This record gives sequence, structure tokens and C-alpha cells, in this order.
Amino acid sequence: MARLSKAVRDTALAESRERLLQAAADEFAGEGYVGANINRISQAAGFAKGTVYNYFPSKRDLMLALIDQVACAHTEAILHQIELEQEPARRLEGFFRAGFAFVEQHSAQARMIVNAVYGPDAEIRKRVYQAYERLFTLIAQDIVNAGIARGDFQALDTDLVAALIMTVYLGSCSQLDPAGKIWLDPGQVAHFLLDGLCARAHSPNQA
Amino acid sequence: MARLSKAVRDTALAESRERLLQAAADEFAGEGYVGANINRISQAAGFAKGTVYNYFPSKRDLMLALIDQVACAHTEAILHQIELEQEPARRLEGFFRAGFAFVEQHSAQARMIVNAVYGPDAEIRKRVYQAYERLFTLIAQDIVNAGIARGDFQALDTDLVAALIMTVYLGSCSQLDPAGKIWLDPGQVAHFLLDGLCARAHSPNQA
Amino acid sequence: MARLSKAVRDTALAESRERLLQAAADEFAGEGYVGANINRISQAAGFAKGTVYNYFPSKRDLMLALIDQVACAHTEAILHQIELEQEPARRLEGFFRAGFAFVEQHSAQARMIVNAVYGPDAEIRKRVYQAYERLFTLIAQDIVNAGIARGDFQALDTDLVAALIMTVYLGSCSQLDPAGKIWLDPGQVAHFLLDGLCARAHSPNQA
Amino acid sequence: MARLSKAVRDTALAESRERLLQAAADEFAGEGYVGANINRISQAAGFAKGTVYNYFPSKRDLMLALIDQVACAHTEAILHQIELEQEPARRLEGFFRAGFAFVEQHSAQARMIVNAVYGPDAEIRKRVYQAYERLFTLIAQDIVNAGIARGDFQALDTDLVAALIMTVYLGSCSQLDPAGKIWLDPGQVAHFLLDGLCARAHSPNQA
DNA sequence: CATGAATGAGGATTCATTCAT
DNA sequence: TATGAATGAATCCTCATTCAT
Repeated sequence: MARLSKAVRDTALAESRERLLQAAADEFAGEGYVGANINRISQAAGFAKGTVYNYFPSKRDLMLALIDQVACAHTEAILHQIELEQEPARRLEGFFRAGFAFVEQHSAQARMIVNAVYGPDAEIRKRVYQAYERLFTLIAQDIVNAGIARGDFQALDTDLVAALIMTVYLGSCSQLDPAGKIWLDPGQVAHFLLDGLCARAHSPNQA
Repeated sequence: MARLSKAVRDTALAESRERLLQAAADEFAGEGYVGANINRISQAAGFAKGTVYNYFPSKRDLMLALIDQVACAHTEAILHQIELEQEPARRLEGFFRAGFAFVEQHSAQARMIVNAVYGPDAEIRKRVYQAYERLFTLIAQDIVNAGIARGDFQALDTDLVAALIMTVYLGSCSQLDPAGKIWLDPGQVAHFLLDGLCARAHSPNQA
Repeated sequence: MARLSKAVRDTALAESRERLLQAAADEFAGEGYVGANINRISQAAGFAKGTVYNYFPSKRDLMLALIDQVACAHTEAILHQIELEQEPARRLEGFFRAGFAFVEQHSAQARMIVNAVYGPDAEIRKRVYQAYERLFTLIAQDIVNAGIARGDFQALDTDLVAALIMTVYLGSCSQLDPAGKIWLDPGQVAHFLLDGLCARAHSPNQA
Repeated sequence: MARLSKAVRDTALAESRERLLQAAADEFAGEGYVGANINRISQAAGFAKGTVYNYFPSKRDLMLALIDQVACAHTEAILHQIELEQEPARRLEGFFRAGFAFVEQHSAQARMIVNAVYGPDAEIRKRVYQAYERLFTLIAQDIVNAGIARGDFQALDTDLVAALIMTVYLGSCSQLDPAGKIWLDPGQVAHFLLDGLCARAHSPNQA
């Protein structure tokens, strides 16, 4: 109706959507997908009971949209950090550093993703995999393959290694101390992955 | 009252309990704790609707009992394998081999445990930690510490390393192909953990 | 949001609540608290199965709210009648007359209250006592004590007498003929209480 | 089988039945008819879950049998006391004295009867009325009518007066202090009924 | 678009009752 | 006769979703 209102309205709508997604992350993280209460989400976002449905057609769609949003932000945050480094080993460190930082700043989102990956719902799990495909490829190509190509890394199966790295990453992310901080140190974890358990006379990679 | 009936009855009861626990594992694995349907469990076990309640006072108690049972069997299975080896590096391989075998033979139980560890329910998570404490200690002491003591392993923080091993184990266990087989090879994973990513002139452990 | 809708909506809500309370009175009267079926109440009030829960958080809360409502209306109805009289003996008659009238007009409510007072549920009994405290005090002060002060009544223990009057009242209220009318006459009962059983040469109070 | 066993067995059976009826009184008193748990009754009586059904065909039959038993014992206890007195006024006192004594010695039974009379179940109420008919008649004939015939009592409607006396009796019986003692004194209550509320120059009955 | 009343399917749990031993 | 495992109907309550305002 009003002349300028379209842009204003779009902003307001986007902001409402954002609030809902944040509230959804909190609820899904705390209760799991099945246990989450849609009305509680709506109210935590400052809306009345039914309002989520003006933004998302169903609980499931809200969940899927949330997965996409989180995966996207998560990937971006890590991507920016990795690009700063050239050496694969440094990139791996960067991955854990940026990843842990993201998780600590978005702990609800992270917990909700971990629940989702290891949860029983196949559709949801699949969506997480799809949404994180870019990050997986990044690790596989720009870290693992790059490292092998340079001769820094052993010539192991790329996907296997990338999967192990993701697994360690996810597992570490769910080890939080009571304050919500990740219990492990990103550098420690990266070095462990780089060097392995075995002692050796010289450990040139860690110099 | 009948002379021999007590033993017979106890056996029958134990068997019914077993059937219920198996059905519960299937259901919890497939639907998660909240999504699981108690009556479906009863019927899948060959009983009528309310019969679970003759064996377990509540859904939650059933879940907790199941966690304990699985953790116990799981630990035993791994323990037996580990004891066969002396060298820590071989023990780590044994751990993955026996663990993967157990998981493949008890895939519902394994999925249900993974859901539980990474799920949103704090009480359930805590129960899993308690129930697997013995296995964790086993790894920390009889593999990691033993390896450090012998000079085979780097002198890293024992608990950190044990936690990373458990994380990799859990993560690997949830990577199943459609047939229910674990996608990774236990030897591969163990070697990866032992040697790490980095290439080196000589890699004595993998000879 | 609509300009006038708030008042309209509030009215509609209050009316729905009222319908539910009436249906609840019928059900509780007919089946007792434990035997009452919450969904039947909802449907008798013209709603779908779960709708009671939009108005009352639980069966118990519904019961307690109903007790409060009935006690309040009951007390008011009697209060108005008693205030019309000055003499304590007339007030006692007024109490029975107004009370019996209320009971006959709200027979479900009355039965439900009688069930509640004499029922096994301590919390419910307590709530009835609290809700009827005002009526009890009214009788004790404005009838019994007033009568003793004027020298019309014997100087017996106030609370004891008030309790006996309430007891007789409650007992009479549960003696209904098939048509739902109280079998006893309020005047008769009041006179019986005033004069007692014994014959005497002169019975001045009943002139 | 054994020669003498029949009498022995009958005694044992009767005793078991007795234990069940006592346990049932406790349970019905505490939980009401609907809330009562049949298995709890069986176990409180020292039997296993299903054993009540060897003595009573159903929960309802157990309740009805219990009502009959209690009413019978209750009536006997009062009857013996009343027979000791000749004067109707003394008999009324005797009624309250013996009645209150019975109630205090059988408090579960008494509470269960009060619940039953004022409860919502028509069949049960009816059974109580039938079972107490003898007591009612006793009061109507041997106390009220006798009093009227002697000129001690006013010539009021017999059934009405008997009903009021029963009402006061029942109501008094449900006013227990925490120790399970009846709060009112039988003499007080009887005198109140005999003399009524009103003061008079001379109160010959209480001398 | 926001609201929140209404809906009704779904699920955990209880418990009277049956019956084989 | 005593037992107690099994049954399955019944019920309270939750909550995703719809829709009139």
C-alpha cells in the first residue's frame, strides 16, 4: 500500500524469519527434532502460537531450512579461514580453529546439527549430508588432495581421510565443557591427525 | 508351585525380556528415543500392547536397561579381543576389528547407542557414558598408556587421545553402507590413527 | 487486531469456559472425579476431544476450578437470602431455603460437591473446605453466634454447631427424589435443628 | 483328601476371605472405588496378584460383599448397645456412642462406607442403603417411634427424623482429627439433636 | 501477516481380568 | 487353590496443524 513499504516489509520479514530460525535452533538443540515444540519456537521468537506457519509450511520444512542455513554459514566461516593458508597442514589447523570458533559462537546450531547427523531420521540426515557437501569437498580437495599432491601427506584414499577428519571434527564439537566451550584444542586435534599416535625419532611436521 | 517350574519359568521370563530388549533396540534405532513407540516394541517382541510394562516400569527404564545391556556386551566383545594382543598398536587394531564386528552383528544396538550419545537427552547421554566407562578406561590404560609407557606412542594426554579414539570409533560405526556393513576398514582406521596423515621418509609401523 | 474483536472474543472465551465447567459438573457428578472422562466433557461442551486443555491445564485443575466456581455461586446465593433476615432463627430457615433452591437448580454441581467432600481425595476435599470457608464463617458468625448473643440460642460451641448445621445441610442435599427435588422441606429441617427432638410443654420458637 | 482337612480348609478359606476384605476396606477407603487397585488389595492381604479372583468374581462383587459385611457388623455393634437402654433419649445417646466407637475401631470401613453413600455409583449407593436398612429401621422404630409413643419426642415424621439422625451420624463420622478420632463427642451430638439450638427456661433432658 | 482457538491423531501408561501351571 | 504372566481396553495428555478474524 504505502510506497516505500515493500523494502521495509521485506527486511522485517527477513528479520522475523531469522528470529524463528534462531529459536528453532535452540529448541531443536535442546529437545531433538521429535521432541521440539513448534509453538514454543514461535513464542521464543516473540510470536504467537501459529506464526511459524506463516514462514515455514511445516515443522519438517523448518528443520530442513535451518539445516541449510546453518550448513551454509558454517561452511562460509570455515572457507574464509582456509583460504588464508597455503600449506595443507596449516589449512587443516585453520579448519579446526575456524570450525571450533563457529561452534562456540553458535552452540545451539552445532548441537542441532550433530543430533541431526547421528539421529534416526534418514531424510534429515540426508539433508545434512547434502548441505555440508561443499565443506566435505573443500576438505577432500583443498586439504587432503592438495596435501597428497604436494607430497606432504601420505597417498591414502581421499574420501576415507576426509570422512575421518569430519568424524573427528563432529565428535570434538560435541565434547563441550559446562560453559559451552569445546573441551579440545583445535591445534592439538589437528596435530594428532597430522602425526598420528606413533612416536618417531624426528617429527619434522611439527617444527 | 510345581517342582521344576521355577527354573523353567525363569528361563522363559529371561527369554521374553531378551525379545523385548531386541525389539526395543530395533525401535529405538529406527525412531530415536522420543519417536519410539512402546506398543510397537511390545508387539514386535510377540506380545500384546501393554506387556512391556510387565518387564520394565517405563519407556525410559527400558531405554536405560537396554543401554546397560548393550554397553556390557559391547565391552566384553572388545575386551576379549584386546586381551589376545600384547603390543598396543596391535591392540588398537584389535579394538577396531572387534568393535566393528560387534557393530555389524548388532547394528540396531549400535545405531541406538550412537543416537543416544549424540542425542539431546542428558540423562540418557550420561547413562551411556557411565555404561561405557569400562571400555573407555580400557582404551586409556591398556592401549594408550601402555603404548606411551613402552615408548611406542607419543607422550600425549591420555584422556584426550582416548577420547579421540572413541570419537573416531563412534563416527566410523555410523558410516554404514546400505547393506549395514561399516564402510571403513578397521585396519585402515587403526593405521590412520597410528601414523597420522603426514608422509615421512620411513613409515615403520605399516610395514 | 480487529478493533472490536477483543471484547467479543473475551465473551466467547468466557462462554466456552462456562460450557466446559457445566459439562464438567455433569460428568464429575455422574462419574466421580476418577471416573470422569475428560474427552467426554470436552465433547459434551460441544468441542472436540482435546479442547478442555485449551482452558484448563489438567483434569485436576478443571476440578479445582469447578469447585471454586460452584462454591462461590453457592455462597452468594445463600448470602443474599440471609441478609434479608435479622433474626438468627429466620436466617437459619433462609439458609436452608436458599441452599435447597440453589441445589435444585444446580443439581449436578451439588452432587459433585457432595462427592468431593466425602470422597477419598485429600487435595480435593481441602479445596472444597477452603472454597466454602466463607459460607461456614457466615453460618458460624451471622447465625449461630448472633443467636447466642441475642440469647435466642443455647451457648454451645460455635464451630461444633456450625459443623452440625453444614453436615445436616450436605446430607439433606444428597437426598433427592427421582425428579431431582430435595426430599426434605427446608422449613422442616430448620425447625428440627432449632427445636430438637424433645417434646416440651411450650414450643415458643415455632409459633 | 485328608479326613479332617475339610474343616481346617474351610477355616483357612474364611480367614483368607477376611484378610482380603480388610485389605479391600483399606484400599477402597484410601482410593475410592474407581481408584482402588485390585492387585494391591490382593498383595496387602498377603496374596499374589490374581488371588482375589478366587474369592470374589470381580472388583464390584468384592466391594458389594464388603459393604454387606461392614453394614452387618456395624449394625450389630450398635444394636447391642441400644438394647441396653430403655428410654429413647438414652438409646439415641447409646446409638452415637456405640456408632462412634465402631467407627473409630474400623476407620477404613467407615470411610469406605461414607464414600460409598455419597459417591456417584448408583448401584453401590443402593447396596449401602439396603445393607443399612436394618439399622435405619431400628432407629426409626426403637428410638424415634418409641420416643413419640412415650410422649418424650415431638410427633414429627418418623422417616424424616430417622433420616436426619442418620445424616448427622454419617456427617459426624467423617469429621476425623489427624489421629483418626472423631472430632465430635457422641453425648454432645445426641443432646444437640434432642434439644435443638434454641434456648429455653428449663432444659429438662440434659439434667 | 499475526493471532490463538479449535482440532484430533497419537502415545505412554494403568489395571481389571483371564488362564495355564 | 495360589500364582503371576499376558491381555487389551481405556484414558490423560501433547502437539502439529488449520483457519477465521
